[in-house]
Amino acid sequence: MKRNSRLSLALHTLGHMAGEPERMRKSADIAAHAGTNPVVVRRVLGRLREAGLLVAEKGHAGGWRLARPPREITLADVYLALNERLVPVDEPPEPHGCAVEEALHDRVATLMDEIEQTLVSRLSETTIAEIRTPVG
Amino acid sequence: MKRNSRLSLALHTLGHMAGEPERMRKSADIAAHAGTNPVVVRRVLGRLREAGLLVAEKGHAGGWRLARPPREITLADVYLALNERLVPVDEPPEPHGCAVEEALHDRVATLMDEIEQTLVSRLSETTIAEIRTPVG
DNA sequence: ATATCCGCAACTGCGATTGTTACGTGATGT
DNA sequence: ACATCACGTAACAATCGCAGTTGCGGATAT
Repeated sequence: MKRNSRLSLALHTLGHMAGEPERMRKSADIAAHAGTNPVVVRRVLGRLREAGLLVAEKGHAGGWRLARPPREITLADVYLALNERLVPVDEPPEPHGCAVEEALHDRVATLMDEIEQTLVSRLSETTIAEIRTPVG
Repeated sequence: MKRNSRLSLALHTLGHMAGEPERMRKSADIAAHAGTNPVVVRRVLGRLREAGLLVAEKGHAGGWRLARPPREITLADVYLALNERLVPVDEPPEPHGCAVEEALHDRVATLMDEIEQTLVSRLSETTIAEIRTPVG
């Protein structure tokens, strides 16, 4: 694995699940297909489980499956479930009383929030059932 | 210093320079004000110099100053001069022949490029002379 | 009972970034 | 001339986040 790995892994996995929503998948199989480790898969998919996108079952017939139909899960759902901001947050500076620094932070933070919302908005336009479709 | 430091340091410094464009500033003074190290300042401002935004001069009366009027330097100029993408790039997957992975990459990469362009476009609407102005 | 899943904690290793030291180069003032 | 000052750059240490890995406990089907 490499860059931006959690979102890629999550979307990749859900993209496959959308094709066969019934089938239970083991984290070991998912990891083998994605070229990573079962624990890493469980870490990432665990977030999606907490967000109600996936269901995990233990034991012999255990594994992972979608918690709801593929057409009711958008890319934004996945992105938000991971709780990571791809657009970096401009941390508020320690109060040095520097007007330039504070005004700058306000501007940049506002702009980054706007960009983040744009990203989420665009991600919400696509469901995991449509991933294979060409990028119209 | 902390997160997202290069862009913050660059904008903070240029924000001050925009207020007194004539004045020469030493990297040691800039570093002291920003709470970092002179070498770090030279590393960051060096990029801006390469991009033609700043001029550096050596010797007794040396230091840094703007290469052109503050109203002719936008936040996008600074962002692009640093040559770092705040919006992460979705690296193309190794060719595993996985249709889901490839289609996903196309979608995500396209979207990220669009977000990046939106960011640059919004940054280009503000010059370093306007930083102190409230975020109307 | 046993095999097989997930859940979770702890640790390692890698890569990126900042901080720091050191030295060279060029410009300035005495 | 020469000492001084500033930038330019290389090299190294320190730190941080993250993927990878191991190990063990809990739950479940056979």
